[in-house]
Amino acid sequence: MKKGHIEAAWKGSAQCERCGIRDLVLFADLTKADFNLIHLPIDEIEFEPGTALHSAGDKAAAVYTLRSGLVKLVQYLPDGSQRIVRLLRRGDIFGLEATVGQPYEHSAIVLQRALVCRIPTQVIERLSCETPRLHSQLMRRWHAALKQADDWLTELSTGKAPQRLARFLLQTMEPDGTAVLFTREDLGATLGITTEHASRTVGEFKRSGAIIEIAPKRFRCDREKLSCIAAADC
Amino acid sequence: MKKGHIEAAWKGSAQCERCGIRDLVLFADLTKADFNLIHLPIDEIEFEPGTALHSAGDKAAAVYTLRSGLVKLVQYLPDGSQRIVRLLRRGDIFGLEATVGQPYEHSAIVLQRALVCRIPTQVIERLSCETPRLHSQLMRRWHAALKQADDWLTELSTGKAPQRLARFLLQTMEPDGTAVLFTREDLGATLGITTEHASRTVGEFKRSGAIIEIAPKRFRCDREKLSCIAAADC
DNA sequence: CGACAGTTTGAGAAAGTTCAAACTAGGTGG
DNA sequence: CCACCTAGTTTGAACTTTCTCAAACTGTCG
Repeated sequence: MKKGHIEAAWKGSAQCERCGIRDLVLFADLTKADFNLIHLPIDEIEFEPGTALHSAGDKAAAVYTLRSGLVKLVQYLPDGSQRIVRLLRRGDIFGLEATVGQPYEHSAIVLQRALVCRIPTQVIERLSCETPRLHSQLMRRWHAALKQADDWLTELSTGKAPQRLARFLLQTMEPDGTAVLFTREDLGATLGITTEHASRTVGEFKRSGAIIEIAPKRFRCDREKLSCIAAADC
Repeated sequence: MKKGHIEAAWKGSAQCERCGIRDLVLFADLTKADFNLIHLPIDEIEFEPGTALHSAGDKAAAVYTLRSGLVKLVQYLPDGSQRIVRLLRRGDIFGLEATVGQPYEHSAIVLQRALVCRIPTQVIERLSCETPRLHSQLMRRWHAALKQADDWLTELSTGKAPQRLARFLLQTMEPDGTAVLFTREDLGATLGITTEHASRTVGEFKRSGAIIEIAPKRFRCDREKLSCIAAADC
């Protein structure tokens, strides 16, 4: 199969009531009647890695729910350096700024092919007025985002590089004990270290057996070793 | 005047409708009728430096508004080290976790004598059901907190120590061009560096004339010099 | 077979940490 | 009023971590 040049592929209007991950998403609590209030289409769109869903400063026109894939939220400093402030996975929501009429704070860039639902601000506004069932979900989302931001700071921006990487792996490890490491550049930007230093640290981990590469970019993680590196008591 | 041993002084029940900083606070948009829905007292309490308003993991029973003073939100790592994740000033709100039924994420500790309004969760819940005017304020608060958290990460946890300190001073500088630096330990915990290194960096700034101590802990800041240190282009 | 983007490695320089010691300054008690 | 305590700050020197810049190495794609 040839690689296409399409960055975004429209996948149709979402059928929210029959959503496969509905218990994970913003509309979890809505009733049949509530859904009838939605008159605008909620598009389901697929994006290729590297695409920017929105950029910092853009007028916020929609809230996004990530159905699958991986998206990074990055913030740029005046001097051009970038910092990844959050990583979004299945069920995560972003662009909540839209609900308070503010421009997007970050650029949202796809790391792994992403399927997203695009919910226009008007839909949120309409529902906000009519049904209280959206509120508690919205508040929950704000809370989750804030908690993630705070944990990010204490876990991934505190301590030496090996501790940060170990905590990162423990956080992102899947139930089967494996984790994906994207490019060293992005890894550096999430841990607040240079690309080279990220590479060295991953190298150390491989040599010490804390992680083993079982497929390109995918690693089997040794929970024991990682947690003791993370706590710096070994 | 002898130093008292009172940590918290009850200042009476707040008269929210006549609040002096009402345009800053959560209840900004409420109407006369809305206020009548508040049946529980909203206490106004004064706390001395060092007091913990709440600790991480506590069941959240109230949302707080800071009327004056300075409060730090700290998060502790398993290994005991601490990180200051936010600094709260006049008009700031904290303990929003209470509105989503979650325990407090951080410990809130007073740095400069603080006058706070304590709003019981029940009041928020009651108002949330009855009036839509609170929602937009709540969402705005969540947004502000999240924005502050993200900026904290990119500005105060990225780059070399002098850059971080410079950005911190520029952020916290008051309109008159002065800023307060609390203890070196807290400064270190906000910039993610050691107490000693914080001390050295402040020392450098003093020697270079970027800041001048005009009273204990209060500094006159040279905006020019600071912004060029912050951008690392000097 | 290049070209190219990302990764790894090396070596020297810079930044930050550690631990210990000296130095404040405010507060207490004789 | 002064000596003395204490908590916080500053400083020094050796050490560790991280950065920088440059070069060599991978793998993929046309």
